[in-house]
Amino acid sequence: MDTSDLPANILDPDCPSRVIFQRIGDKWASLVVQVLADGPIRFSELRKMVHVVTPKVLTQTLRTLERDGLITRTVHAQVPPRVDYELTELGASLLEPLTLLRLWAEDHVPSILKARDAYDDAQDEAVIRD
Amino acid sequence: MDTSDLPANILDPDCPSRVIFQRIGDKWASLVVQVLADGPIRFSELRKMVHVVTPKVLTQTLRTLERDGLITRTVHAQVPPRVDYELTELGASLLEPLTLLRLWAEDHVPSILKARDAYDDAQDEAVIRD
DNA sequence: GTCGCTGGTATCCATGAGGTAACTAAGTTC
DNA sequence: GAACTTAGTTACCTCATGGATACCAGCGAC
Repeated sequence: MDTSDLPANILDPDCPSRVIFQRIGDKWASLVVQVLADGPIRFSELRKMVHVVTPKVLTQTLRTLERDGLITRTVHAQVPPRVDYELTELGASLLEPLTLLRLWAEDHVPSILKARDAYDDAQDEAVIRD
Repeated sequence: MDTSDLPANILDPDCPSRVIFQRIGDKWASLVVQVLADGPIRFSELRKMVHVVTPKVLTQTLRTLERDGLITRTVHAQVPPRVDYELTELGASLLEPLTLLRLWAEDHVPSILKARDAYDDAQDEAVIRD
């Protein structure tokens, strides 16, 4: 088999690109990045934008994004505290492919839901035939 | 706040596009789709391409992809059995945004690893200062 | 008759992701 | 001095994902 044009590194479980690729698919990370596209935002506002996320999980997500250099965290010496999160240049560069993927998902929702219905119907018929 | 240009549906926990968007980030699904880019492939070959995946998990992944209409499953009446998996048109259309994302990940591995090192070093220093 | 091949299934189990709820710091307001 | 604010932290718990292992069908070869 010819594998020369395959993403050999992504298929290699030990390659960092695989880990990074999967981080993008993280439940919250990609959502946060897309919210930050509009500019800096503070913790509590972010929570409101991405519904239902608990502070613990949001903090975890933000820390890994910060660690990976995709966002910056700016603490303002105020009381009550104010912390702003903002995309770095690196984070902003992720926005383009991520947006394409989001558009794909939004565009193909009907096709996928239709495929699911057809599949489930076929399954039901198969059960009846048994 | 102006949310008119935000992906409101993806931020809505109840919108199917959110589920679909996250399915793409699935540990194995996106890998499988990219392997299938080269054309039909059978179960055991797929297992070899995507290292270390157990048959159970691979089957699960393939079933959901099939249910969502991204791949087709063709059983050949042979002994020993032969089953081919192939991208549908819908699945092939996912290839483009997915490839862009993969290229982004591969391109930015060094930047991210560098950011991580810098972050971890800063953490270490902070601990020493305590 | 039993070994091997393919494409799975069945069962059990461990890890970890994520949720809940309570708590904290630290200054401002009442 | 009690209450309110923001941005978390901490301890605890639950449940789903995914991994390990074993097994099966059905036919051909030995």
